[in-house]
Amino acid sequence: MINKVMKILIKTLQKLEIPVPEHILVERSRTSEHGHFATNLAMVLTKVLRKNPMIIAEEIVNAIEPEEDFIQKVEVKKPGFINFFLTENTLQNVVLNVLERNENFGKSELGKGKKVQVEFVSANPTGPLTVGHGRQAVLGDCIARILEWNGYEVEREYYYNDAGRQMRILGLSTYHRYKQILGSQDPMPEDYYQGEYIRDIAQKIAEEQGDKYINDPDNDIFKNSAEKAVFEDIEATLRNLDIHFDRYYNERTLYEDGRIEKVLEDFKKIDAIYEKDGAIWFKGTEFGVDTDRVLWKSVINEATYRLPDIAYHRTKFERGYDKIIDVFGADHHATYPDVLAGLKALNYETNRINVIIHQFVTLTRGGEKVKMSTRKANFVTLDELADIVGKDVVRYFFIMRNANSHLDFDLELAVTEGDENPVFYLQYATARISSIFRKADKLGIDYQKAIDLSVLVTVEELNLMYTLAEFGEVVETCEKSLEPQQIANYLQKLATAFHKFYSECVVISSDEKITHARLLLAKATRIVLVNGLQMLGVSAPEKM
RNA sequence: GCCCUGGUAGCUCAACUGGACAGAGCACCUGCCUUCUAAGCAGGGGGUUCCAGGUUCAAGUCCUGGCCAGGGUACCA
Repeated sequence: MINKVMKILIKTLQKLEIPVPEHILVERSRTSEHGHFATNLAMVLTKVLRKNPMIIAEEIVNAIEPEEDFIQKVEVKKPGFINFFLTENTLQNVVLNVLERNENFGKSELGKGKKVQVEFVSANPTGPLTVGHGRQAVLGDCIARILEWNGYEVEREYYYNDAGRQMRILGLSTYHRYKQILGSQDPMPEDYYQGEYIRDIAQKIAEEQGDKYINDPDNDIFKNSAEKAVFEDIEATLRNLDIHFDRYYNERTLYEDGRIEKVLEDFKKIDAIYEKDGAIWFKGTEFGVDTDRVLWKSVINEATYRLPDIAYHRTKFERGYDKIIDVFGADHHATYPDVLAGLKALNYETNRINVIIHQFVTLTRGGEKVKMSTRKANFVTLDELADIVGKDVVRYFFIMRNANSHLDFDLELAVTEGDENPVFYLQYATARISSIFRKADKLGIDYQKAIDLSVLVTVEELNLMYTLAEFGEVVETCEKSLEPQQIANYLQKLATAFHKFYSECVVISSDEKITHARLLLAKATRIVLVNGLQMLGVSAPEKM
């Protein structure tokens, strides 16, 4: 609908021989007083035409050719807005359109033929995922879903490193517990991982291997067993939230197939690195960042995270993605400019990379802050949270806010499961509709028989249909903004429109014509709700 | 010090990315269930959009300078 309004405007401008601005804004009017759609076109043209916006608006409106049965009227208001009012027929046709396209209603083709990769979570396997990881997991997954809805071919990737210092400590922590299980009294060093999961892993090793490794703290069995167990746990957690990765990419392979070295060689060729104090530095200042950074440490003979990150992102370019999306927590904020600078130096189109930074989740318990650390094991795991409130609530809660905002998650509130939860409001709408159809089926109503939607004319019905049509617009907006919270906001709006309709308009009545039409409208509404919830990975129950 | 991100109703947040009168939920009042689910609907109170300037037809939104909060600023990731 919105595209059709846009086309009409462009056609009219061409007819008047007015140059068409590169970006015409047509938006949904905020209040019904202003019609269904509005444009600021006349005001934008003021500068070009050097005329009063009201006059321009009038000229445009007078030149608009009446489009069969699409627009009811066009108005000019105060500073120069042009407001479009659609006919009832236009709105009623939305229902037919939804029913026809069904589970595909709302899909766009903006990304047709394009490949995109979304990297997210990427937590090293040192322990269970925390609530903090949860936000990123759900955000990344929803972004991937948004892109799928826009026709992209999407790959979800999890990048990790099992070779660093953290992982060494993980192995040692496991060894230490193992030793304790076999009778050692040595207390656990403070900087070791204290979590209960370490004890379980050690227990298993002790049971299967006995005391074979009692004097061998560096044996790979500790680190490897821990890594395996932790990863299984992480994957299970993600599975519980309906999150699935296409690939787990291990940093180590970058070393194994020589990509790390290759980056250094190529940097050398273009004179982007130099040696100082025995370390290798990247000339960041020559490639757009504030300072030069170390790529290879001299103190311990190994790379900083920057080098493998550059090599890793290089593979993303080599793998031919049209769009590359990195989802990071705010703590990683400082890391990516250097990586981008490095890639730019290597002549890659870094504008294909889209970095999404989300702020932290602060966990509170009855208003009191809960500090979290994997090491100290005083965190609440994502699994525990999902057990308490359920997948739908977890997912919805994490994406209902803008990624840039801090997220307060009150555990006590989540546990009470009260009306506080906006997810229920949405799901309630789907359940109500299902309930209507249970009754319709019981009565054997054949609402598909003679379709006549012209009887849908109440304020609530028209508004509901108008809102249904918005779904596609929202999906397309999200293709650029990558903000799942816009889907959530839209669904709230749709649910409200439905609940209002529900309370004002009795669906199944003695009037057969109205009953049939309203059933079709309810069906269309359920389709859009389900589609939208599917984009968020939230279920649409038939009963509550 | 410098760099990011926030600051909107008592609380938690929206606001179509510069549009018209800043909107929801919770909380607080008042109504509505013998009819498809009251986890709902209708109505009410509640605002200097942190402060001060600026840009323009138009600023919560953009620019400059403050104040507050969080994150970053390593040869940690």
